[in-house]
Amino acid sequence: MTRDPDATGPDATDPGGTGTGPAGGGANLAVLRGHNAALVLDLLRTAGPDGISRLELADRTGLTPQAVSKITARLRAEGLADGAGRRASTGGKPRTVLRLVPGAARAVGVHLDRDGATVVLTDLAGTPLAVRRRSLDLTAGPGPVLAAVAAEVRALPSAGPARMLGAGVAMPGPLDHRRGVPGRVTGAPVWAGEPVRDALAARIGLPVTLDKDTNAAALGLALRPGAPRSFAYVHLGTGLGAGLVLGGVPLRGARTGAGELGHQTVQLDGPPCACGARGCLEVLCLAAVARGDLPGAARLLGTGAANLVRLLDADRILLGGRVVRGAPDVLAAGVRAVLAGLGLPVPVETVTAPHAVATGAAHLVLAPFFGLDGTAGGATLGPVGGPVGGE
Amino acid sequence: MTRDPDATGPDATDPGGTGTGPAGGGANLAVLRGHNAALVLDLLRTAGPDGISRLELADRTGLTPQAVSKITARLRAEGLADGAGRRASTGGKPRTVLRLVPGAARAVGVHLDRDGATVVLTDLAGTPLAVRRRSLDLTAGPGPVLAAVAAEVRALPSAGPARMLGAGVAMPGPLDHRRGVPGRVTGAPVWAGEPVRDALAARIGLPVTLDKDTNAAALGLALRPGAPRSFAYVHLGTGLGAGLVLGGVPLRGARTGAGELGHQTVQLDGPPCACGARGCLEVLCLAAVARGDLPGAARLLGTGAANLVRLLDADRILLGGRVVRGAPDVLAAGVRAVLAGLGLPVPVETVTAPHAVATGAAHLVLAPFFGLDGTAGGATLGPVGGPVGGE
DNA sequence: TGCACTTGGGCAACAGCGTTGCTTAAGTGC
DNA sequence: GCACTTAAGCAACGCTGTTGCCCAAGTGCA
Repeated sequence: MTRDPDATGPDATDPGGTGTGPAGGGANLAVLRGHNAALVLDLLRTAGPDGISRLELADRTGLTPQAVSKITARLRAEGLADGAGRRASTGGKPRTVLRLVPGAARAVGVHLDRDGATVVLTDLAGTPLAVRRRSLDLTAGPGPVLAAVAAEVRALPSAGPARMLGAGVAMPGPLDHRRGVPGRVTGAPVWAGEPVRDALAARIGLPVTLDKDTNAAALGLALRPGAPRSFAYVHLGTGLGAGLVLGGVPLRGARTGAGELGHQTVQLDGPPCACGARGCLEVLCLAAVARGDLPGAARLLGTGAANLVRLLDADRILLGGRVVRGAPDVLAAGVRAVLAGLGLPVPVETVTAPHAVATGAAHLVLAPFFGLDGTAGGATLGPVGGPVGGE
Repeated sequence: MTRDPDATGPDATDPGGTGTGPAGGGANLAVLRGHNAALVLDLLRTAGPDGISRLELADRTGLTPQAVSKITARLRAEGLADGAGRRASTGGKPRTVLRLVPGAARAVGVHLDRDGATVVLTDLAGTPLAVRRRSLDLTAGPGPVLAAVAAEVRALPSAGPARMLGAGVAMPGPLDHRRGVPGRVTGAPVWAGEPVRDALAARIGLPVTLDKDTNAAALGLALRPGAPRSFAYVHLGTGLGAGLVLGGVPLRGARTGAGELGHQTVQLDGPPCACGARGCLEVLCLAAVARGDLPGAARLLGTGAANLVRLLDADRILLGGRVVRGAPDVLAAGVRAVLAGLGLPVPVETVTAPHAVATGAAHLVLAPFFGLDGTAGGATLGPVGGPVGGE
């Protein structure tokens, strides 16, 4: 790998030498710089168009103002940040406001559903710039589907001077996020073991990240400004699943298997499920939906949500998916009622954004830029010392 | 705070200036050094008495051998590490083996149970050196109980030249781990709102960390050599709870409320529970234990474990607590049978160590030394770049 | 026994990080 | 118009891991 001495972004170098083997955890100066740059970028992103001042950045990061000045100078030189006027003076020189330049880079998000593909182009802030939708049959397998997806990606408006970071792909699980390989997808077992990530990367000439649809949606929601640190995104569509965000990072587990809310047993002697258990939440919930009993489905969803809140101490429940988009108020009210009845004061919201999964897929590519990999469970280097520093 | 130029431990300075406010995330050279030192210390700890060579440390951390030499030299100067012979030569100069010096520091672990307190003194590796047990009534409240605990701590063998790091306290939840304050403990509501951490710290003159008993036990298990990255510790005693370890770090949640396995609904129309719900796992499981139906309790536990495995993608299930210690084989077999029946090939083990919770409580103090705070969800500064570094 | 070779590890110089001390810029308020 | 306050940059600095080089300490073959 060549080394560009002018590059200062979080991805400028190959810190830690991850070329081969495990190579875990060791931090050198390049990692340090990348970490702080990503931290500042994340604060700029969260601040949105309003921007944020250097001193506020220093306060939020714990770095000295001078360090923030140096870091932001590098980011400005890279074109990732720029000034945006001044704040009102408080008796002295007014603060200069800094802002993320959303147009500095772009990303592609792909949502592979059972009956189609949604492809979205976003800027660095994750704002959708263009959306394309194409009907296709997932059971046709990787060959034709990926060819169609690649065509849609190429049909997106060209990036121009903006740097294209890559593409994130979200599809139904199970799959292996690390290797980028799907498992035995329900209803489309052709995909099992196919190297989807690498195959698509070769087709479109961009880095590709693969993840479950629920994880992608949860990641996109986790990166919204003001998002809670820990929440559960409950998705009710053709199936029932959840994306769990704990401490700002999606929980995937070693085999990307986390979030299987649908096969939680909630009725020991309930109806049998294809998974081998009885009384799975998904079976009960889908049955209620099928017979038109949305309040009943909401109550079941509420029980599942209560289990999540109690087990994970989640700050919020977000409801999404086709069924929820169809009747957001009924479902949210039902879930809220169950939680309130148990004395769990957790806010419940519905996600009605049209392309939440596809946008979230784009965030799979954007998140590492802001230090939010999530691959290994959080990239935050907290202040060391803990309770020992009492000397 | 005074600055000691000779100190090189992970807690040597106040990196990032955490004096006031949030001060999150920003990393300076002191943080960098502490991070790498903690990383190396953790590898030394995991290697145990066999030790580990410099080159292996370099390989595992991703640091250069020279950096490892500098870091280990500092650790040796601090008395935290030393040489332990040489490995067999592979054709050249044989590798020098380094080892953690367990006697370099000590910690105290306190397990506050409903009917007594267990106090354990451990070395830096977490090995118990002395154990004291005292019967007392938790409902008597913080005053008398903490006085008794302080007396037991003082009665422990003196540390001698070893540095005393502090004391970890484990007690039934709910409680606030960050502030060190218990909530409304079932059966002993006197403790609600009492500043237990600070009160005990003042009494014994040591830094104190407070956590739930299940979290402490899970932490102790997570720090055992060869422990899986993600597992659930299921504790069945007077109640039913769980300690969740995800990515090597205990999951606590914002309000230290995570792990409430006992109040997971598994039978929608089941018997009512004091928590307001019906069919809570704890109620069903304790009822089975009460009527002597241990296989039945094991099946229920297995259902709860299966829910955990599916929701969190856990690598292993560890069973502990008074009931499990009484009949480990019956319960483990029952849980294994349920998991196997669902096609979940997850190992199930029982924890029969006599003072697992008290030892785990000591690890609350030891863990930050090895970069395993867990307070903010993982202190690992992973290699930055992610999927973007494909240029 | 002696020599070439391989492998481990330390010394010294170095690039680059955030920090510190100081100066300059740019406002407010009397 | 002047003193004061606050923001931001310049320059020197301490300290990090890295690099290049040399020495130490083994094996293996002649």
